[in-house]
Amino acid sequence: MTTAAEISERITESVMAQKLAPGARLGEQQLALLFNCSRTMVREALIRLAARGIVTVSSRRGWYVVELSVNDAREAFEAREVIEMGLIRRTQEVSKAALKRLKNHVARQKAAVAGGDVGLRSFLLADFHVCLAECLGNNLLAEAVRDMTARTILIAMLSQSAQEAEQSCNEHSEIVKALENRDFALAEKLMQVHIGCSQSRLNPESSASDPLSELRTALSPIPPQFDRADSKIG
Amino acid sequence: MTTAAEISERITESVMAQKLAPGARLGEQQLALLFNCSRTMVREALIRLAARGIVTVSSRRGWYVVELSVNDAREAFEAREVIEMGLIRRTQEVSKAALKRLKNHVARQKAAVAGGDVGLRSFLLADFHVCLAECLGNNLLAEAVRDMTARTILIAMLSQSAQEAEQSCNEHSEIVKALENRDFALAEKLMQVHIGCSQSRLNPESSASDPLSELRTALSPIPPQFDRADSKIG
DNA sequence: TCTATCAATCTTGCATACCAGATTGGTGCA
DNA sequence: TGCACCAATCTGGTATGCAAGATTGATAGA
Repeated sequence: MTTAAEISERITESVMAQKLAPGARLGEQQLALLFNCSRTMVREALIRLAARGIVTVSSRRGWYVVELSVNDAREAFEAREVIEMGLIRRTQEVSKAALKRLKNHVARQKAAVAGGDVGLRSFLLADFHVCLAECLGNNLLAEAVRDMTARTILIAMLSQSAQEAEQSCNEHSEIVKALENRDFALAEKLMQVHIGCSQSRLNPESSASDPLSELRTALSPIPPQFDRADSKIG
Repeated sequence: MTTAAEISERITESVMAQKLAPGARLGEQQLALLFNCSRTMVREALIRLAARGIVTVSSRRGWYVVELSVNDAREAFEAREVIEMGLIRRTQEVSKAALKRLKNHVARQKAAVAGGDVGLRSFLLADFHVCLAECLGNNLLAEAVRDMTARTILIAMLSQSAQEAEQSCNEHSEIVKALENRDFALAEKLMQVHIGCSQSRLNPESSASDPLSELRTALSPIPPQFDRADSKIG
């Protein structure tokens, strides 16, 4: 058996790890079976996630991971900029313990980037921002950052290449370094650039405005040299 | 019958109107009776509110409006400062329509302050901040502001006097005026002072650190001249 | 008279059963 | 051959019932 809190946490983590794509279906019965619990528990978890803007429900059709409109995406990035930059701006001191925690986190990110586990890498790169908000002393905003970071991840076409991940990781490292040097103005600026970079990689023709995009990409023509060759089907 | 969305909205509004005090009990059966629906609907509403930090549940004892610790209170005020100031800071233009809406809102606040309906007054003074976030173009942050404003209201001993309400209202008016004059730096500063004022009225000996405070104040000695005289009981 | 223990009651926790809308595949008619 | 209609099925929506923990009041013993 699994509790509602565990289920919602697992789903959130999967979103942050890009294991659940926008529009992914989350059937109550399926989840109940998977987590070995009743639909009641699953529903409780999904209701919580809906309140946090991670999933939506379409009446009598099903629960789905949210698909953001272009404007939703803009708002999510703007929200992160406002919160994360604002938190750094009003910082006057970062404790030794917090710095240690942040450095440790960056080290884990580096390891994940080198390791090649795309899911873990994606999760840690996002979780860094939550960790930072906690270290800057505001758990309430940290929770808000978690939800909004998850949303920014849910914008289609944003899957990072290994190279981009490494760059993100380096930027995180720079931000921590600036905090350590008490150069909060620099840290704020670096954060702005960092979030701006993610946003600029956005494809304006993203999925939300086009309900067929998922199918469109899935069914895009296959380059001839791969056609039929090495097919694992059957 | 009432839907879960309506129930949670009603509860949120009551909190913002200071009609529900921190620690107030929200029995599932009572609410189901009150809203003429099943416990299922009530539970769904309460689960949503719990995800938003408005209520908490104590296992097999009941649901209660949250009682914030001193640190929770600090975080809530800090969060509002970060978000609301950050939103103003990055504003470059406020549309005519938005300004009209804001002025209209301030006018309603003035009327409520003059009218003497304490609940409506409290609600509108809080709702202004949500309205402002919406007008500055970010609904996601507006929702966050709603939750965090509700939390700041839930800090005991913060009930505004009529005079303080009038001052708040005037400060709102000043902020809108600054926005209209495109003096965003001033607007940001005014907002900081405005939120700081609410926070400074906080009694550091507030209830959350003392589970008996509600009883303590309720059972505080009655000044002799009112003792028994003009009692409306019976 | 005070205290400790127990039972009645109240409240949420959780699962299940049934209802209704949405989707989909089949069938028959034009 | 194409289209419209209908039925079977799948999915969430909602209510209800029972279990279990917490509280409270009563009772009996010291």
